[in-house]
Amino acid sequence: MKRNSRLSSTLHILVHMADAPDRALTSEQLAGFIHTNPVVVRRTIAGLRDAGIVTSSRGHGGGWQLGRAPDKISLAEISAALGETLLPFSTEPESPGCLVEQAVIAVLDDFRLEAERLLAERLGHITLADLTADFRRRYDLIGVSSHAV
Amino acid sequence: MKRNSRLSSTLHILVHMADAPDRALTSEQLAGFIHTNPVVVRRTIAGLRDAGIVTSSRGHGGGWQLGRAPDKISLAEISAALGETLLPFSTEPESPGCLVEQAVIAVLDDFRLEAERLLAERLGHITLADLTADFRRRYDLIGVSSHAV
DNA sequence: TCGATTCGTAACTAACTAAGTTACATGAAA
DNA sequence: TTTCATGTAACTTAGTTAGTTACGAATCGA
Repeated sequence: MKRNSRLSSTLHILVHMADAPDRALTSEQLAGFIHTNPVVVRRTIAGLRDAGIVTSSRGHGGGWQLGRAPDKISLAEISAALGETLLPFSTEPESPGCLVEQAVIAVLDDFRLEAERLLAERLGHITLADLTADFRRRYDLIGVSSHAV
Repeated sequence: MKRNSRLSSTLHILVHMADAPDRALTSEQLAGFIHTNPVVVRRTIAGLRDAGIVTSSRGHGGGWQLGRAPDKISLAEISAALGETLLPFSTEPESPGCLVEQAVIAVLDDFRLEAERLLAERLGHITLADLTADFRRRYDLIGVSSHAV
Protein backbone atom coordinates (compact mmCIF):
# COMPACT_ATOMS: atom_id res chain seq x y z
CA MET A 1 0.00 0.00 0.00
CA LYS A 2 1.46 3.31 -1.05
CA ARG A 3 1.65 6.35 1.16
CA ASN A 4 -1.46 8.54 1.21
CA SER A 5 -3.59 5.87 -0.36
CA ARG A 6 -5.44 4.82 2.77
CA LEU A 7 -8.76 6.24 1.59
CA SER A 8 -8.43 4.73 -1.86
CA SER A 9 -7.28 1.35 -0.53
CA THR A 10 -10.03 1.23 2.06
CA LEU A 11 -12.69 1.97 -0.53
CA HIS A 12 -11.25 -0.80 -2.68
CA ILE A 13 -11.60 -3.21 0.21
CA LEU A 14 -15.12 -2.05 1.06
CA VAL A 15 -16.38 -2.50 -2.49
CA HIS A 16 -15.07 -6.06 -2.44
CA MET A 17 -16.94 -6.57 0.82
CA ALA A 18 -20.09 -5.07 -0.66
CA ASP A 19 -19.72 -7.44 -3.60
CA ALA A 20 -19.69 -10.47 -1.29
CA PRO A 21 -22.41 -9.58 1.23
CA ASP A 22 -23.12 -13.20 2.14
CA ARG A 23 -19.76 -14.11 3.61
CA ALA A 24 -17.01 -12.69 5.80
CA LEU A 25 -13.69 -11.85 4.15
CA THR A 26 -10.50 -12.37 6.13
CA SER A 27 -7.79 -9.75 6.60
CA GLU A 28 -5.63 -12.05 4.54
CA GLN A 29 -8.02 -11.88 1.59
CA LEU A 30 -8.55 -8.14 1.95
CA ALA A 31 -4.78 -7.62 2.11
CA GLY A 32 -4.47 -9.52 -1.14
CA PHE A 33 -6.75 -7.05 -2.93
CA ILE A 34 -4.52 -4.11 -2.13
CA HIS A 35 -1.21 -5.97 -2.03
CA THR A 36 -0.34 -5.43 1.56
CA ASN A 37 -0.12 -7.17 4.90
CA PRO A 38 -3.10 -8.48 6.92
CA VAL A 39 -1.97 -6.58 9.99
CA VAL A 40 -1.89 -3.35 8.02
CA VAL A 41 -5.48 -4.01 6.94
CA ARG A 42 -6.67 -4.68 10.47
CA ARG A 43 -4.92 -1.58 11.72
CA THR A 44 -6.27 0.58 8.91
CA ILE A 45 -9.91 -0.41 9.16
CA ALA A 46 -10.06 -0.72 12.95
CA GLY A 47 -11.58 2.77 13.01
CA LEU A 48 -14.31 1.69 10.60
CA ARG A 49 -15.40 -0.99 13.03
CA ASP A 50 -15.65 1.56 15.83
CA ALA A 51 -17.83 3.66 13.52
CA GLY A 52 -20.11 0.72 12.73
CA ILE A 53 -19.19 0.74 9.07
CA VAL A 54 -17.83 -2.81 9.23
CA THR A 55 -18.01 -5.66 11.70
CA SER A 56 -15.37 -8.24 12.46
CA SER A 57 -15.59 -11.72 13.95
CA ARG A 58 -12.90 -14.10 15.14
CA GLY A 59 -12.28 -17.77 14.76
CA HIS A 60 -13.46 -20.25 12.16
CA GLY A 61 -15.39 -18.54 9.38
CA GLY A 62 -14.56 -15.18 10.87
CA GLY A 63 -13.50 -12.04 9.07
CA TRP A 64 -15.00 -8.76 7.96
CA GLN A 65 -18.41 -7.71 6.68
CA LEU A 66 -20.21 -4.44 6.10
CA GLY A 67 -22.02 -3.13 9.16
CA ARG A 68 -24.96 -1.82 7.12
CA ALA A 69 -26.26 -1.43 3.58
CA PRO A 70 -23.81 0.18 1.11
CA ASP A 71 -26.25 2.98 0.33
CA LYS A 72 -26.15 3.97 4.00
CA ILE A 73 -22.35 4.34 4.06
CA SER A 74 -21.02 7.65 2.76
CA LEU A 75 -17.44 8.48 1.82
CA ALA A 76 -17.55 11.27 4.40
CA GLU A 77 -18.08 8.73 7.17
CA ILE A 78 -15.38 6.47 5.83
CA SER A 79 -12.87 9.28 5.55
CA ALA A 80 -13.67 10.48 9.06
CA ALA A 81 -13.43 6.95 10.47
CA LEU A 82 -9.97 6.61 8.94
CA GLY A 83 -8.93 9.74 10.79
CA GLU A 84 -7.88 11.29 7.52
CA THR A 85 -7.46 15.02 7.24
CA LEU A 86 -8.72 16.36 3.91
CA LEU A 87 -6.81 19.63 4.27
CA PRO A 88 -3.25 18.82 5.19
CA PHE A 89 -1.73 22.19 6.03
CA SER A 90 -0.74 23.00 9.58
CA THR A 91 -1.72 26.16 11.46
CA GLU A 92 0.10 25.45 14.71
CA PRO A 93 1.64 28.60 16.15
CA GLU A 94 5.42 28.56 15.94
CA SER A 95 6.05 32.14 17.06
CA PRO A 96 3.72 32.78 19.98
CA GLY A 97 3.08 36.48 20.33
CA CYS A 98 3.80 37.36 16.70
CA LEU A 99 0.81 39.33 15.45
CA VAL A 100 1.63 38.53 11.85
CA GLU A 101 1.45 34.83 12.57
CA GLN A 102 -1.79 35.31 14.47
CA ALA A 103 -3.36 37.06 11.48
CA VAL A 104 -2.16 34.32 9.12
CA ILE A 105 -3.48 31.55 11.35
CA ALA A 106 -6.82 33.27 11.82
CA VAL A 107 -7.42 33.60 8.08
CA LEU A 108 -6.17 30.09 7.36
CA ASP A 109 -8.31 28.55 10.09
CA ASP A 110 -11.37 30.33 8.75
CA PHE A 111 -10.65 28.96 5.32
CA ARG A 112 -10.04 25.47 6.65
CA LEU A 113 -13.30 25.44 8.56
CA GLU A 114 -15.30 26.47 5.51
CA ALA A 115 -13.37 24.12 3.23
CA GLU A 116 -13.85 21.11 5.47
CA ARG A 117 -17.55 21.83 5.68
CA LEU A 118 -17.76 21.99 1.89
CA LEU A 119 -15.76 18.83 1.28
CA ALA A 120 -17.64 16.83 3.91
CA GLU A 121 -20.88 17.93 2.34
CA ARG A 122 -19.76 16.72 -1.07
CA LEU A 123 -18.34 13.45 0.26
CA GLY A 124 -21.51 12.88 2.23
CA HIS A 125 -23.45 12.54 -1.01
CA ILE A 126 -21.30 9.73 -2.38
CA THR A 127 -22.09 6.29 -0.98
CA LEU A 128 -20.45 2.92 -1.16
CA ALA A 129 -23.45 1.86 -3.28
CA ASP A 130 -22.43 4.42 -5.92
CA LEU A 131 -18.97 2.92 -6.08
CA THR A 132 -20.36 -0.59 -6.30
CA ALA A 133 -22.72 0.42 -9.10
CA ASP A 134 -19.82 1.99 -10.98
CA PHE A 135 -17.85 -1.22 -10.57
CA ARG A 136 -20.75 -3.37 -11.84
CA ARG A 137 -21.11 -1.10 -14.87
CA ARG A 138 -17.46 -1.62 -15.73
CA TYR A 139 -17.75 -5.33 -15.12
CA ASP A 140 -20.73 -5.66 -17.48
CA LEU A 141 -18.96 -3.64 -20.15
CA ILE A 142 -15.94 -5.93 -20.09
CA GLY A 143 -18.27 -8.93 -20.20
CA VAL A 144 -20.02 -7.59 -23.31
CA SER A 145 -16.82 -6.72 -25.10
CA SER A 146 -15.23 -10.11 -24.45
CA HIS A 147 -18.38 -11.81 -25.74
CA ALA A 148 -18.18 -9.62 -28.83
CA VAL A 149 -14.65 -10.87 -29.58
CA MET B 1 9.67 25.24 10.54
CA LYS B 2 7.32 22.40 11.29
CA ARG B 3 6.19 19.85 8.79
CA ASN B 4 3.16 20.83 6.69
CA SER B 5 3.46 24.47 7.64
CA ARG B 6 4.94 25.68 4.38
CA LEU B 7 1.83 27.62 3.39
CA SER B 8 1.45 29.18 6.81
CA SER B 9 5.16 30.02 7.09
CA THR B 10 5.28 31.49 3.60
CA LEU B 11 2.28 33.72 4.29
CA HIS B 12 4.00 34.86 7.46
CA ILE B 13 7.06 35.84 5.46
CA LEU B 14 5.03 37.55 2.75
CA VAL B 15 3.11 39.71 5.21
CA HIS B 16 6.40 40.87 6.67
CA MET B 17 7.54 41.73 3.15
CA ALA B 18 4.29 43.59 2.49
CA ASP B 19 4.85 45.49 5.72
CA ALA B 20 8.26 46.72 4.52
CA PRO B 21 7.58 47.55 0.87
CA ASP B 22 10.44 50.04 0.63
CA ARG B 23 13.33 47.70 1.27
CA ALA B 24 14.53 44.20 0.44
CA LEU B 25 14.57 41.64 3.26
CA THR B 26 17.35 39.05 3.28
CA SER B 27 16.78 35.30 3.57
CA GLU B 28 18.48 35.62 6.93
CA GLN B 29 15.88 38.09 8.17
CA LEU B 30 12.98 36.11 6.72
CA ALA B 31 14.34 32.94 8.30
CA GLY B 32 14.34 34.72 11.65
CA PHE B 33 10.63 35.39 11.41
CA ILE B 34 9.76 31.71 11.12
CA HIS B 35 12.70 30.35 13.12
CA THR B 36 14.39 28.41 10.42
CA ASN B 37 17.41 28.45 8.14
CA PRO B 38 18.05 30.95 5.31
CA VAL B 39 18.56 28.12 2.85
CA VAL B 40 15.21 26.62 3.75
CA VAL B 41 13.61 29.99 3.05
CA ARG B 42 15.29 30.38 -0.33
CA ARG B 43 14.32 26.84 -1.28
CA THR B 44 10.74 27.28 -0.12
CA ILE B 45 9.99 30.55 -1.86
CA ALA B 46 11.99 29.87 -5.04
CA GLY B 47 8.72 28.86 -6.68
CA LEU B 48 7.15 32.19 -5.75
CA ARG B 49 9.86 34.01 -7.66
CA ASP B 50 9.18 31.90 -10.75
CA ALA B 51 5.51 32.87 -10.38
CA GLY B 52 6.36 36.57 -10.13
CA ILE B 53 4.96 36.83 -6.62
CA VAL B 54 8.31 37.91 -5.23
CA THR B 55 11.59 39.14 -6.70
CA SER B 56 15.08 38.49 -5.41
CA SER B 57 18.34 40.37 -5.92
CA ARG B 58 21.88 39.48 -5.04
CA GLY B 59 24.73 41.33 -3.48
CA HIS B 60 24.87 44.39 -1.29
CA GLY B 61 21.39 45.54 -0.31
CA GLY B 62 19.93 42.52 -2.01
CA GLY B 63 17.16 40.29 -0.73
CA TRP B 64 13.47 39.72 -1.33
CA GLN B 65 10.56 41.98 -2.19
CA LEU B 66 7.00 41.51 -3.37
CA GLY B 67 6.68 41.26 -7.12
CA ARG B 68 3.43 43.22 -7.21
CA ALA B 69 0.86 44.88 -4.96
CA PRO B 70 -0.47 42.71 -2.09
CA ASP B 71 -4.05 43.07 -3.30
CA LYS B 72 -2.99 41.43 -6.56
CA ILE B 73 -1.56 38.35 -4.87
CA SER B 74 -4.10 35.67 -3.92
CA LEU B 75 -3.59 32.74 -1.59
CA ALA B 76 -4.52 30.46 -4.49
CA GLU B 77 -1.49 31.65 -6.45
CA ILE B 78 0.78 31.34 -3.44
CA SER B 79 -0.39 27.84 -2.68
CA ALA B 80 0.05 26.80 -6.31
CA ALA B 81 3.51 28.38 -6.50
CA LEU B 82 4.55 26.39 -3.44
CA GLY B 83 3.55 23.23 -5.24
CA GLU B 84 1.23 22.37 -2.38
CA THR B 85 -1.53 19.88 -2.89
CA LEU B 86 -4.74 20.88 -1.09
CA LEU B 87 -6.18 17.37 -1.26
CA PRO B 88 -3.52 14.93 -0.10
CA PHE B 89 -4.99 11.56 -0.93
CA SER B 90 -3.43 9.44 -3.66
CA THR B 91 -5.31 7.81 -6.52
CA GLU B 92 -2.38 6.07 -8.16
CA PRO B 93 -3.35 2.63 -9.46
CA GLU B 94 -1.77 -0.16 -7.45
CA SER B 95 -3.62 -3.07 -9.01
CA PRO B 96 -3.70 -2.41 -12.76
CA GLY B 97 -6.59 -4.26 -14.34
CA CYS B 98 -8.71 -4.43 -11.18
CA LEU B 99 -12.14 -3.06 -12.07
CA VAL B 100 -12.93 -2.30 -8.45
CA GLU B 101 -9.87 -0.12 -8.18
CA GLN B 102 -10.75 1.58 -11.45
CA ALA B 103 -14.21 2.44 -10.16
CA VAL B 104 -12.77 3.78 -6.90
CA ILE B 105 -10.19 5.90 -8.67
CA ALA B 106 -12.74 7.27 -11.12
CA VAL B 107 -15.08 8.44 -8.37
CA LEU B 108 -12.25 9.79 -6.24
CA ASP B 109 -10.69 11.67 -9.15
CA ASP B 110 -14.05 13.23 -9.97
CA PHE B 111 -14.38 14.36 -6.40
CA ARG B 112 -10.83 15.67 -6.30
CA LEU B 113 -11.31 17.70 -9.47
CA GLU B 114 -14.47 19.34 -8.16
CA ALA B 115 -12.96 19.88 -4.70
CA GLU B 116 -9.81 21.48 -6.04
CA ARG B 117 -11.86 23.78 -8.19
CA LEU B 118 -13.92 24.82 -5.17
CA LEU B 119 -10.95 25.36 -2.88
CA ALA B 120 -8.98 27.30 -5.49
CA GLU B 121 -12.01 29.48 -6.05
CA ARG B 122 -12.24 30.26 -2.34
CA LEU B 123 -8.51 30.82 -1.94
CA GLY B 124 -8.53 33.03 -5.01
CA HIS B 125 -10.68 35.52 -3.17
CA ILE B 126 -8.28 35.97 -0.26
CA THR B 127 -5.34 38.27 -0.99
CA LEU B 128 -2.15 39.16 0.80
CA ALA B 129 -3.70 42.58 1.37
CA ASP B 130 -6.45 40.96 3.42
CA LEU B 131 -3.86 39.29 5.63
CA THR B 132 -1.92 42.52 5.99
CA ALA B 133 -5.08 44.41 6.94
CA ASP B 134 -5.89 41.77 9.55
CA PHE B 135 -2.39 42.12 10.95
CA ARG B 136 -2.65 45.95 11.13
CA ARG B 137 -5.97 45.64 12.93
CA ARG B 138 -4.38 43.42 15.56
CA TYR B 139 -1.40 45.72 15.81
CA ASP B 140 -3.59 48.79 16.41
CA LEU B 141 -5.61 46.94 19.04
CA ILE B 142 -2.48 46.06 21.01
CA GLY B 143 -1.28 49.65 20.64
CA VAL B 144 -4.51 50.99 22.11
CA SER B 145 -4.57 48.54 24.97
CA SER B 146 -0.95 49.20 25.94
CA HIS B 147 -1.66 52.92 25.91
CA ALA B 148 -4.65 52.28 28.15
CA VAL B 149 -2.39 50.60 30.73
C1' DT C 1 39.57 46.23 -9.01
C1' DC C 2 38.77 44.13 -4.54
C1' DG C 3 36.17 42.69 -0.87
C1' DA C 4 31.85 42.24 1.41
C1' DT C 5 27.36 40.72 0.83
C1' DT C 6 23.58 37.96 -0.76
C1' DC C 7 21.28 34.70 -3.59
C1' DG C 8 21.29 29.79 -6.08
C1' DT C 9 21.95 25.26 -5.55
C1' DA C 10 24.03 20.80 -4.75
C1' DA C 11 25.02 17.40 -1.39
C1' DC C 12 24.64 15.54 2.83
C1' DT C 13 22.50 14.64 7.67
C1' DA C 14 18.85 14.25 10.97
C1' DA C 15 14.22 13.76 12.39
C1' DC C 16 9.85 12.20 11.62
C1' DT C 17 6.04 9.45 9.63
C1' DA C 18 3.84 5.51 8.02
C1' DA C 19 3.98 0.97 6.10
C1' DG C 20 5.61 -3.56 6.77
C1' DT C 21 6.73 -7.43 9.83
C1' DT C 22 6.95 -10.56 13.80
C1' DA C 23 5.01 -12.37 17.74
C1' DC C 24 1.65 -13.70 20.71
C1' DA C 25 -2.67 -13.34 23.39
C1' DT C 26 -7.77 -13.73 22.82
C1' DG C 27 -11.87 -15.66 21.15
C1' DA C 28 -14.86 -18.75 18.30
C1' DA C 29 -16.14 -22.79 15.65
C1' DA C 30 -15.59 -27.56 14.12
C1' DT D 1 -8.81 -29.31 21.89
C1' DT D 2 -7.20 -28.03 17.65
C1' DT D 3 -7.50 -24.75 14.14
C1' DC D 4 -8.50 -20.43 12.41
C1' DA D 5 -9.08 -15.58 12.75
C1' DT D 6 -8.84 -11.08 14.93
C1' DG D 7 -6.44 -7.49 18.36
C1' DT D 8 -2.49 -5.33 19.41
C1' DA D 9 2.14 -4.32 20.90
C1' DA D 10 6.82 -3.85 19.45
C1' DC D 11 10.12 -3.47 16.22
C1' DT D 12 12.14 -2.65 11.40
C1' DT D 13 12.34 -0.43 7.05
C1' DA D 14 11.52 3.01 3.62
C1' DG D 15 10.45 7.46 2.26
C1' DT D 16 9.91 12.41 2.99
C1' DT D 17 11.28 16.81 4.41
C1' DA D 18 13.62 20.10 7.23
C1' DG D 19 18.12 21.46 8.51
C1' DT D 20 23.04 22.18 7.49
C1' DT D 21 27.38 22.91 5.08
C1' DA D 22 29.76 24.43 1.28
C1' DC D 23 30.74 27.01 -2.51
C1' DG D 24 29.91 29.39 -6.97
C1' DA D 25 27.75 33.51 -9.14
C1' DA D 26 26.19 38.10 -9.06
C1' DT D 27 26.12 42.78 -7.29
C1' DC D 28 27.41 46.89 -4.90
C1' DG D 29 30.45 50.13 -2.60
C1' DA D 30 34.92 51.71 -1.43
